[in-house]
Amino acid sequence: MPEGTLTPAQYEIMDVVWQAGSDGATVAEIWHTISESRSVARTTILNLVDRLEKRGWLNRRDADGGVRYSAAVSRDRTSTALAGEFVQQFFDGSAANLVMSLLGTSRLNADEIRKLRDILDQAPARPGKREGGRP
Amino acid sequence: MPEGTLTPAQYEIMDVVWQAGSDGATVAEIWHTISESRSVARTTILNLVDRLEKRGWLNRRDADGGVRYSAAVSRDRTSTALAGEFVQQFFDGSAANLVMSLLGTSRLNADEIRKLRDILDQAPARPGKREGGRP
DNA sequence: TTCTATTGACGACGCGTGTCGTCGCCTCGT
DNA sequence: ACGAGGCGACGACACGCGTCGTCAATAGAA
Repeated sequence: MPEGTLTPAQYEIMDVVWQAGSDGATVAEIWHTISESRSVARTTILNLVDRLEKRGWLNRRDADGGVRYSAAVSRDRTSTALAGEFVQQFFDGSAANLVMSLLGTSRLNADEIRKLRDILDQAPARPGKREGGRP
Repeated sequence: MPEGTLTPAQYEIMDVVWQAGSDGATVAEIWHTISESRSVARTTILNLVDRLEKRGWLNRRDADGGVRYSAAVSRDRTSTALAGEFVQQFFDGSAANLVMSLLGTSRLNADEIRKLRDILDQAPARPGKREGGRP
């Protein structure tokens, strides 16, 4: 639902919430998790979470032991949407172009190439449009 | 050389400059091009270009008929770098994951899949680490 | 009950960004 | 020679974002 790109700090929050699963996480939990990698004030996290919730990225839920926030959009959906926009913007909408660009960089080694080939082999060659949807 | 991600407005500028090739473009040209898609003041473009130059994204060159700006980094290099960061951030550094995520979306249709296969077939299965460097 | 610590809400500051206006300089036509 | 218009430099303003401090409320300990 919410559009616009996530900034690094916002993504950092979403990351923790996503990891927490559908139960969500409290601000304190998010704060502690993030504090393991960098030093930040509690109110900073609080504010970030607050704005994220106001924009529809997080769902607020009152539960025992404080307010819990859960992700409004799954990480998969977000990544896919972002990937789509990204590929559109920088690679003319062609994922093949992206892969081509990544060839020759260390990012795409032999192992990755093999994985990719496997994926494509399993992909619907002539797509009957997989309906993977959750009803 | 310059790091940090390009904002949409900045990318809009770079896009025009990249299109202009190695000769670069004047601010007036950039302005006119961008004005075709949206309305913006001349000084806005000027300022954007100015800041971009100060950060090393654009090279300034005095030529006949005014100052010309050319891209300091090629579009390919930029795209590749961005793609790397992007894949790192959202797909654990695995391009295969990205492609997998794109599967099932309209972004990756049968045609794209075939293109991808061709690319991978031509790719060095076991690369002796191509030294693509320009001596 | 009273004190203390935790939690959430809110405001504030600094900075980068997009947007624009104004100024000074140069050039060209008359 | 002189005025007008184009061009670049610079400053200003609003806004979002990351960051934090302070305040009120609430819950737990004394």
